[in-house]
Amino acid sequence: MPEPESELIKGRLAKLDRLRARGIDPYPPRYRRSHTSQQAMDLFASIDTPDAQEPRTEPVSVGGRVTIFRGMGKATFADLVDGSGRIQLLFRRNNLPETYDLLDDLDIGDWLGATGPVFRTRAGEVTVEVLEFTVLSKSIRPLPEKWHGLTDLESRYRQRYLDLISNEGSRGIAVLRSRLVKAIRRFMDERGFIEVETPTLVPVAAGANARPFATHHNALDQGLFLRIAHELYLKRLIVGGLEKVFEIGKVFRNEGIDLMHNPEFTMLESYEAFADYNDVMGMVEALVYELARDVLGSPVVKYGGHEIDFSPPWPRLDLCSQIGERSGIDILELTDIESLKTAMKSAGVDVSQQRSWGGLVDKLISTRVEPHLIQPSFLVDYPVEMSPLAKKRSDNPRLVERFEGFVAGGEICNAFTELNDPVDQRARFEEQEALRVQFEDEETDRLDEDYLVAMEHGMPPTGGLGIGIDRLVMLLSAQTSIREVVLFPQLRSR
RNA sequence: GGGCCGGUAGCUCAGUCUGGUCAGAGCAUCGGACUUUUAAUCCGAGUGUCCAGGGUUCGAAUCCCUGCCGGCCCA
Repeated sequence: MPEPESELIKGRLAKLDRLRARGIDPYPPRYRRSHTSQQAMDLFASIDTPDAQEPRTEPVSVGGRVTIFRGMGKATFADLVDGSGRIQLLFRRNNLPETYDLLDDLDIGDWLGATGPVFRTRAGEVTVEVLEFTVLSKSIRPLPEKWHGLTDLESRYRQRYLDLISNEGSRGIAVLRSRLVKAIRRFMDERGFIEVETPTLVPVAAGANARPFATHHNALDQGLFLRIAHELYLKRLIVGGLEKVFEIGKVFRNEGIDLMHNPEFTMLESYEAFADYNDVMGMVEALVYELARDVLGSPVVKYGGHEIDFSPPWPRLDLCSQIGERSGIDILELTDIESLKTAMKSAGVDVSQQRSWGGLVDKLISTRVEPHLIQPSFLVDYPVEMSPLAKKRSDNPRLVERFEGFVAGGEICNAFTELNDPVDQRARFEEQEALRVQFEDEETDRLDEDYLVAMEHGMPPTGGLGIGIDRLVMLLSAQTSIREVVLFPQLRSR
């Protein structure tokens, strides 16, 4: 992004030239540090016994970014920040007769290596008394302000590195997210699942109701889509006899961006042969409970003014009864679009955007039921019309063995006993295709012939699950915007 | 897609209602003093596409229109 160089940058470039003129490489290829800042602090703590007189360690070498200078004439203090924390440096002219004046050409933001013993200053701060220092990387742009840091949301998202430098909370979320994903892998591994990778570029974007991103492969001269779900490929693996599989990966949906949605987001999907949706519910409870304890040390999390307790068991709430209780509408009675629409209108639900029966029910759930589901809970047994990949209940073929998990009024997962009847599956896909023709502005699932062929070879009874990782991170880090838990959220490019 | 709010120095912000010493403050930067500071302190200085483009006006950061970018709410 070419732009006129500010005076600040010109000044720093001049310092760069002066350093080079003195034979200093401002960007040396390596620096061996003996201690991180935390290790240096720990080393000092280990010799800082009650009867020690002015304790002082052997010299250590630390490296990091200078975030502030406090110049005192012939002595200068600086804060050095590295991945483990922060440690203060003290430069004294006495100790650095040849190099003290190099400090004139250093700036806040420069990376520095420094060697010297660790001691405690008069003011009580554990500090490296610098006997030798090395410029590791000269920065030529100024950092955000030291006290307020970087608060402008747009800058924080577009230049996340600055956000990470100046906002501890942002670093914390990145770390929490990594710990959470790691804990998921451990949980799944302990239960005997294997982690797999399935295609991101797919010829048919099936497995969910979502608009895909389209692209093109030049060598094959073939249109491709970015996947909208992992589902159908993982179930092919179930057909192949991999009985417990999971995948953690990005999926892409070409839809709006808001507090809960980023066009690319991370999903955990798992499939387990010989399990049904009741087994999967148990697994979800156990997983999320364990994640909260693992990442936060407690199953209780504060979120949006609520105290949410992930301890199992979570209530199983019958979907149709919940809709009835919250809206007075019996969706099993109102089987045609018009009567349902009329009932919803008179219940005060805006139905101007919905056209299909499933779409109307979905709207009813999201406006009337979801907002009440604050504590973790499951809605179970969905209408077949809105669940083309789930197995019908044997006692009521209008419903499927499907559940969704809700926390703080938002959906966190979707799961079912998988439909493994290839004839039924084909019919359901065809229904979806017909719906798309009938309601062309509504999203439906797509028929994936190659998947049907797989299922026709025989898929065992299977329980499947999809969990939005971003939303879990939001819950456990008390964030209300998905942009806070995605390091580089999608923004309009400038 | 609709509504509301915002965009001023590298950063954090005031100034906009009520047009005219309104180009401002703090931090950062630059010059000077200071060998145990920690939002160091003290003295001095410079810093701008006021988001962009039109319009109104003697005069616009300020009022009007259009657009761009972002945020929130609704769909």
